[in-house]
Amino acid sequence: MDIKTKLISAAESLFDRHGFTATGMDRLTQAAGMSSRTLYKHAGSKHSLIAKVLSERDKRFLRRLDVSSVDALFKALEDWVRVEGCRGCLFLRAYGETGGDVPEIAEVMAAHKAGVWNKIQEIVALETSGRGDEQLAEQILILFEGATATAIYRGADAVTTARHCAVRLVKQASS
Amino acid sequence: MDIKTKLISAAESLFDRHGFTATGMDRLTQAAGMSSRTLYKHAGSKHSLIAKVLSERDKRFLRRLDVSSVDALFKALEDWVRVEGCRGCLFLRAYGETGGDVPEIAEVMAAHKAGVWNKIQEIVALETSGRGDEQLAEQILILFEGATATAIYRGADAVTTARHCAVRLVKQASS
DNA sequence: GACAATGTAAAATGATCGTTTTACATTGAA
DNA sequence: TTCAATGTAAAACGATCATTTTACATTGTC
Repeated sequence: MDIKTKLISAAESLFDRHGFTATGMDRLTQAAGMSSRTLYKHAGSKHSLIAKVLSERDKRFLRRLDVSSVDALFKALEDWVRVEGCRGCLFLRAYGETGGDVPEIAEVMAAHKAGVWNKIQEIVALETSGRGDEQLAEQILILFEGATATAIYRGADAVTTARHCAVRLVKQASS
Repeated sequence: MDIKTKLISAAESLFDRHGFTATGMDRLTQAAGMSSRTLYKHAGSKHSLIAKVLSERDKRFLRRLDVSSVDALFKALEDWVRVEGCRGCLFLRAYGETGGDVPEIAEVMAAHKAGVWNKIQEIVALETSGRGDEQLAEQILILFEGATATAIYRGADAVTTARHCAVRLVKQASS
C-alpha cells in the first residue's frame, strides 16, 4: 500500500474512533508506521491531515451513493454504517471539534454536504419525474442526517426506519 | 448569580462554541471569573465538569419540550436553535469527542436521549390515540435528530421543514 | 559513482495540557 | 475571638501537544 494512503487510512480510523483533537501526532505516526518527519512531509500539518482524511472519505462515501432511487440511497447508507460503524457524520464532528474556525476543514465539510444534497436532489427529481419539489428533497436530506445521528445510539436499524419513511414520502409525491 | 451556575454556564458556551477538548481549563477559569482552585473544588475534574454541563443542559432542554403535539415539539426545537444557536447536538458531540470512552459522559448522553425518546413516544401516543406504533415514533425521532444536524449547515429553516414532515406523518397515522 | 530524493530514528522545540499546591484574604458562626 | 469554610492569585507539577531539527540509511537515476 502507498505510504500516503496508509497514513490517511490510519488517521481516519483513529480520528473516527477517538476524536480529532484527542488523537495526538505520536499516536498517528505509530499507527501509520512512519516517522513524524515523513508524516509532516506528506500531510503538512494536523489540520491539513484532517482535511485530507475528510476529502478521501468524501470520495469514498459519494461513490457508495451512486444509485438512482431513494430506497437504494438508504440501503447504501445502511451498508455504510454496517461496514464503517456508526459514530456519526465525521464531517460534522470535525467541524464541531474545531468550532468551524479552521477554513480547510469547514470547506471540506461544506463541499461534502453540497455533494450529498446534489445527489439527493437528483434522485428525487428522477423518482418523481420532476414533480418532487425542493421541500421533498430537504425532507429526504433530513431523514438521511437523522438516520446517521440516531444510529449512534440506536444502531443501524434507525437507517431502515428512515428508509421506509423516505420511500413513503417519495411515493406520495409521485402518485 | 451563584458561583456554580456561573461556572457551568460559562463552560457550556465555551464547549459549544469551541469544542470540549479544544477548550482548556485556563480559558474556563478566565471566562467563569474564578481561580482554578475554586473551579476544581466545584467541578472535580474536566470530565466531571463536562458531565455537569450536559446534565444541566438536559434539564433545560427537556423543560422546553414540555408540549403535547408534534407540531409544538418541532416549534420548540425551532425556538431552541434560534435562541441557543445550531451547532449540533452537544450530547452527541461530547460523546464523539471522547470516543464514548468516558462513562460519566456516555451515561449523561444516554440518559438525555432516553428522555427525548420517551417524550416523543408520549406525544405520538397522545396524538394518535394510541394508534401510532413505535415505528412512527422512531421516524419522528429521526426527523428530530435530522433537523438538529441539518440546521448546522442549512440553518433553522431545516427544523421547519422537519416539522411539516412530522406533522404529516402523524396526521396520516391518525386518520 | 555522484547526486538528489525519500525514508527512519530520536532528540529538541516552546507551548499548552489538566491538576495540585503554596500562601494569603475574607467571611460567618460558635 | 477564634475556627472552619470559601475564596483569590500565582507558581509548580509532570505530561503531552504540534512541529522542527539533527544525523544517518536507503534508494533510483543521470
